[in-house]
Amino acid sequence: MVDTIRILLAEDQAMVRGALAALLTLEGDIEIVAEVGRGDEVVPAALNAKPDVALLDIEMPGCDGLTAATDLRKQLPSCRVLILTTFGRPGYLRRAMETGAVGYLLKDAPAAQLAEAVRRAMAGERVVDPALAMAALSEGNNPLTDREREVLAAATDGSSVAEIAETLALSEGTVRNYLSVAIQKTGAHNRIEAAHVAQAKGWL
Amino acid sequence: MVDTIRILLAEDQAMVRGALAALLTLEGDIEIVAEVGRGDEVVPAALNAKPDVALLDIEMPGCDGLTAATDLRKQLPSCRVLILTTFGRPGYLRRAMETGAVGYLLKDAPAAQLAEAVRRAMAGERVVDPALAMAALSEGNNPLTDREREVLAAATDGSSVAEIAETLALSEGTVRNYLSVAIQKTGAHNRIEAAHVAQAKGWL
DNA sequence: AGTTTGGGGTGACATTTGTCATGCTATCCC
DNA sequence: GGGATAGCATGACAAATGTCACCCCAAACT
Repeated sequence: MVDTIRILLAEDQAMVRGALAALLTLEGDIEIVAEVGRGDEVVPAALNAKPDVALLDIEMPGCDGLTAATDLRKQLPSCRVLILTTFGRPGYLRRAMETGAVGYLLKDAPAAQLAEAVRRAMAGERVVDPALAMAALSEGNNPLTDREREVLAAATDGSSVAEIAETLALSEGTVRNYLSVAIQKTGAHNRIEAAHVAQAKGWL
Repeated sequence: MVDTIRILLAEDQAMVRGALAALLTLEGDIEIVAEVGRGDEVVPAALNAKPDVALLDIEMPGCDGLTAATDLRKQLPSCRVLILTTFGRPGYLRRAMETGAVGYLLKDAPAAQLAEAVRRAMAGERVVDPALAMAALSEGNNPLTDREREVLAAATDGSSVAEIAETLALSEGTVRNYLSVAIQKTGAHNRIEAAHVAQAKGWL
């Protein structure tokens, strides 16, 4: 028997994780050597199981998949990282590439593409949806400064300016100012629309 | 060979759909007879394939899974409906039960539970997570009136009062009033928080 | 050194938002 | 019929929000 491809699977929804494992196990040349449901379990599990490819969701409890990917690249450089996510947000893709991930897959893509992507990653190829790659390039970089992002993120749940100012230790005027700038940079009319736009582009 | 359980699978993310299909197909007594990726394809596909059990996601393009479940119950009463979703929102569960669904599964649950749930649904049992059922009961009904829901839903994307008033053909004062009531009923401090609370409880 | 640039920070002012008192209609219940 | 209840609708008023002109400081040119 030829070498099987050893995979670590990180995905927070247990049923989806199990289903993906079933899907990959159907392929003869692929073997799941570790399964985790939290971002902060990725690196320990990987150091233990020594996978060839790590398949990471982005939105997970513990820590997000992009952060996990960064750590994983440092601690186990031999392991290729594939991001598998619901969100085709250009900002996510950009950050994924910056972490050294070799591929970025959408859960919207056909199931057959998954095993295919794993094999291509193993062969040293990059695996990115062309349309999404174009979008990421045409979009330019995240125009929000750190402070602006922080403030906008704190505003998404409907917090008042006073509450945001409290948690970030700023004056209310300052918070309003950052929100105002964020609103302009996103082309929105108020903080909520701004937060939605920023979310959609992966700027938060 | 004993009768296999014939399943229709409705889930919008193709990769997840394929993975779930793989998972169920591993069970000897289960057979996927139809797969769809949109809510409005559920009934046509079911009429064609005559499944024993329909496994429906809630959030899908076309029409949502709960609406699809209602139609399906009417047009093919022999088919048991199982809802499979990410969201443990009490309001969703309540509505699911009102449509005549026999079960409500969370994607957070272990993968092994899926085939189990299908068999129990086939045997005429109801399949609901006990903790979630309790939450749904203790929560009481959706306190929002139709108008309040409409207005709150229109506010989620950050629309201004003027825009909402425009689209719903109301005066601005009226829109403000509904929002105010919705804010009180949800126990929130502003429309955004209200929208989040309502979302979380499945009231929208 | 001088100057331009960009991020961080602030308070004053007009606009928008949330609350409240009020009126109208339909329905349910003696 | 008369009264109570509930949803829909509106405008007036106080509070929160968004915009603007402005200051400070550090890094990057010239």
